[in-house]
Amino acid sequence: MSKELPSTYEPKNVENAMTQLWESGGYFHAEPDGEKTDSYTIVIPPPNVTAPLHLGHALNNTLQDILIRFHRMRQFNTLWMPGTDHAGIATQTVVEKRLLAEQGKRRTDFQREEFIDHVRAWKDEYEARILAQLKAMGCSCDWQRTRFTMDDVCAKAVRATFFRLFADGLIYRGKRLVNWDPATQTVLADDEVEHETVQGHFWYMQYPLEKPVTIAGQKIEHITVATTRPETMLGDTAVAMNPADPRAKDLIGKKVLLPIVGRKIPIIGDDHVVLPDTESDDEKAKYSTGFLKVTPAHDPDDWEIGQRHNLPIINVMAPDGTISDKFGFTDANQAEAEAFLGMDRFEAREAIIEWFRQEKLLEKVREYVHDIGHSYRSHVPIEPYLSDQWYIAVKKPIDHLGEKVGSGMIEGTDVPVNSLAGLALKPLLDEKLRFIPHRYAKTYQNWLENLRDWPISRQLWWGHRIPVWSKAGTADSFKDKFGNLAAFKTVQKDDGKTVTYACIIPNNENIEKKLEDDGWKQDDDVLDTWFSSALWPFSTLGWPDDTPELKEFYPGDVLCTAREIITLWVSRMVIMGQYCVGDIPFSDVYIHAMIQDGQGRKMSKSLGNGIDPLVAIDSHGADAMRFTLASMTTETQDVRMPVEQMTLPGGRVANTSPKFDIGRNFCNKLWNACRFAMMNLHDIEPDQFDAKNMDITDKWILSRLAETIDFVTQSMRDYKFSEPLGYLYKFFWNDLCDWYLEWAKPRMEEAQSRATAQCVLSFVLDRTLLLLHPFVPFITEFIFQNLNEIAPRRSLSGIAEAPFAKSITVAKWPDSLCELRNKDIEQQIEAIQTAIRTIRDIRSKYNIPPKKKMTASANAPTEQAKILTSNNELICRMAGLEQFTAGPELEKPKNAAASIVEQMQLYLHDAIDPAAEMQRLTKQLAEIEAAMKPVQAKLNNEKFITRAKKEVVERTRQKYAELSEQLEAIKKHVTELQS
RNA sequence: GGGCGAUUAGCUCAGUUGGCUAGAGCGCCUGCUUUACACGCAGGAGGCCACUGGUUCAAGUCCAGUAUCGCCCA
Repeated sequence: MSKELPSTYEPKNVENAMTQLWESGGYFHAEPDGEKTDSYTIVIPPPNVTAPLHLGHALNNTLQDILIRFHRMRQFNTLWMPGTDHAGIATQTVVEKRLLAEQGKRRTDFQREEFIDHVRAWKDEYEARILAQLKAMGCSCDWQRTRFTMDDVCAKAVRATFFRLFADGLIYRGKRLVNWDPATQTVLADDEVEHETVQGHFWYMQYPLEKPVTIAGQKIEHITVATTRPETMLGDTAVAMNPADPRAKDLIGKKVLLPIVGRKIPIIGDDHVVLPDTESDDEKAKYSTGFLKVTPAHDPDDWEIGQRHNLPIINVMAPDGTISDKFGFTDANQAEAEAFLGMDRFEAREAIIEWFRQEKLLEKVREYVHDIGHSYRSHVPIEPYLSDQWYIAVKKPIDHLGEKVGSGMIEGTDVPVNSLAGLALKPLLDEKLRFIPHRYAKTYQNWLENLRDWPISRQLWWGHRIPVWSKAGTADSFKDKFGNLAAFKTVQKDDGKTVTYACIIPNNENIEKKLEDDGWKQDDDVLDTWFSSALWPFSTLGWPDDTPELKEFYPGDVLCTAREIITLWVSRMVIMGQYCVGDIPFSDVYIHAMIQDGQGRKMSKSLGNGIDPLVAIDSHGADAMRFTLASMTTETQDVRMPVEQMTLPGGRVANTSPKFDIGRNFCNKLWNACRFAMMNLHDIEPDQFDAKNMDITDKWILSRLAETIDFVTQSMRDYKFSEPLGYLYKFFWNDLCDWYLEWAKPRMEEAQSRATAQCVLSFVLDRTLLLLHPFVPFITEFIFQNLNEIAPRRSLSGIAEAPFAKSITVAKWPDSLCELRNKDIEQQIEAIQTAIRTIRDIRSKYNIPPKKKMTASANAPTEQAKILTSNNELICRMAGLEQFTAGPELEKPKNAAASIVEQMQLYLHDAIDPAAEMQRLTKQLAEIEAAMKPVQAKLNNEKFITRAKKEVVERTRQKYAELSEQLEAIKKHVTELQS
């Protein structure tokens, strides 16, 4: 380490050197020490290996690192568990796209294993990139423990959990309408569906009645249904109308002849149908015909109606969204219907409309704006699709948990206490699980209360393969063979045949083999990604094995994430933590803001308005990026980050943000202030320090520091980020640099004051670096290392300790110095600063050259005058004066410019410019008069005097008196000037 | 459709339990090569706190409504 800081701050050099130092020092590794109470754990929300990290991740991980470094310095046994998520559908999709683009091959052109190898190669590439990004940001993760959701340790946890759920009867196979993505051909969970508003149409189509009906003397030959999805009519199995409809008694029970198909379908009565009402404000009622086509296989509402009326379910589509007669559409035998087979669903829509138009059965078309679910991955519209899937029963009571958590419903809900949903809901209601900011608790609660069974199978190749083997028949001969190592379940399928499912405890490949040898077949599908993500807080610690890590670091302390993750993840982590380990995985959930661009839009690839953290690091430095991100983190839910293109050092042009200037400027200032300080610390002699030799500025900066330590410590414990940083910014820049250092400069010149100033400066610098370290780790460590070389001992003997540490990462967080707080000294310095500012103001207004030495005096109350006089060198130094005096009865000298502030009148001697003086005084007069108005109004208001708090009234009176005095003084000066 | 949030200086944001003349950074204007820092120093200008009504002695702050924007969930 060099003895003096390089003259310019080069973030890259600092970052590289410190990354090395940290790696070789092993400071981020945590080992169980058997003491649970002093552990602090965060598991990283594992980033998807689909793509490199974006700025949202940078924010997310910066905040986690701040919490982690803060607690590590507070001497907790601190573990930040890193890793990545395999992100099933997302990763498989990008790899499929890549293979198609590069090799012109589709997934199905490969063997399953072959294809997975390709995905694994992608994963290896991106995992490495992501981990490198995290390191570049300064994340102090325990890299030795890095996990991946599909590695062996995590896979074992997945198998163990699945087995447990299976054995508890919580996993079942069901035929339901699912959210089907025809593009990726897999099912999606409800929360993987994005609702988008689209401009669509309502098509009014006529269905002929089997026999005409006469209602109120009017012969009716057809009824009209309105739909946004004409193509599904091929699968209609009824037409529904509201029983309250006046026409109902004549129509319910009659039949219509479904056009194209020729299927005879009944008219049924169901409350779900909206009654037509042309007067209504409700669009649905206003434009309703009163008849609803019912397609149970292609619409969730229709599915419900179908269930209520026992309607046939006719699926007219293949999994790829084309019209097909292979999946239930068995009566597609008329030529007219056959013509639509093989068409894509949107193509079929157009064709069917055209058919109705030709047949004069299309009554009208109306524009209609409505919401349609889209796949969050492929962005194509979701097809409600009938399919066999594995489900987890989330509201089913789990008998053996009854003893521990009780039974019955959670009050005001239909959620049993001992169900999976209940396990997650109860801790919130019991206030064991806390959201910060608190408002997000509602999102969590709402979601759990309305939770539906969780479909967990995905028709993918990339993921944890479902550990279920099946075979036709009851398999009685196998059921008792493997004891607790296997669980069996025999069910009867729709076609009446019997099938038995078997689930095996992990690490029993021999049993799996026996089953397979006997003709059992493993399920082809994989588990929903969230299944393994939900286990992350404990799978990473070795669960289901009872590891020392699990004992020490579970439950963790906080999950730090964005709000869209609350339902996807947080809730599932709590469910599984409770169910598997018997405790919630964290007590706090910190939800941070979402980063938008300068126009309030979400950052996205398609808009091209994203910022790569590595680019920000190149353009401004990692510390600068972290500083800016943390300084923007308040409790608001969105933050805006103007995006601008910039040319990077290497010549590349990329998106970054001028916002990062804030952090860069700060780091530069920090660097230079420390450089200056260290230029003056070579001959520091800590043993020479004697508190009695401290001057007012020493006591003042220590008092300011003491307050800063307390404020920063407390606000960080409260998950504040912008607040402590703002406070540190002010302390460091305004107090330390602008005032203390400037006052210290002349003191450094004189032997007797130099020693004390050196000691105080080194101590204050040491504490400041520690306080800043969680926010800007690289630069603070670099300077700390240099400081260790130049001034290894920085305690102020007798008053404050600064224990030595070989790395700032493990240095002890500053203790409170509340005994060094000194309000009196702070007030004195404030008065001195006010005097200086006032004189500077006059100088500036009069265009007095900065170097011209002036004389000034002040009229001030006795006490204050004493303070000003006894510290006149401080004032002279900073206001460019050669002489300064103050007294209670001082008169304004002739030819002096005057200014009034608080109880002081400042006179700058021999500054003659009557015009400028008049202008200034007049302005000040107006300001004071304006200020007096509301004060006077209050005091004239009797109700204020009687009803406001005594202190407030007293304060207002004082204010009035003070302002009156100021007013008088100014008036006097004005008169003098005029004469 | 349900929920949440935002609206304060040209821009990005603070503003505690209502109470001194509403703050910061950037940008802008003026002046400074004060040998730590021009990524800097000193000074300055700039605000019907979205709108309407209410509660109160007192509202940027509390309540109700309106408008605009955004997010989450269905």
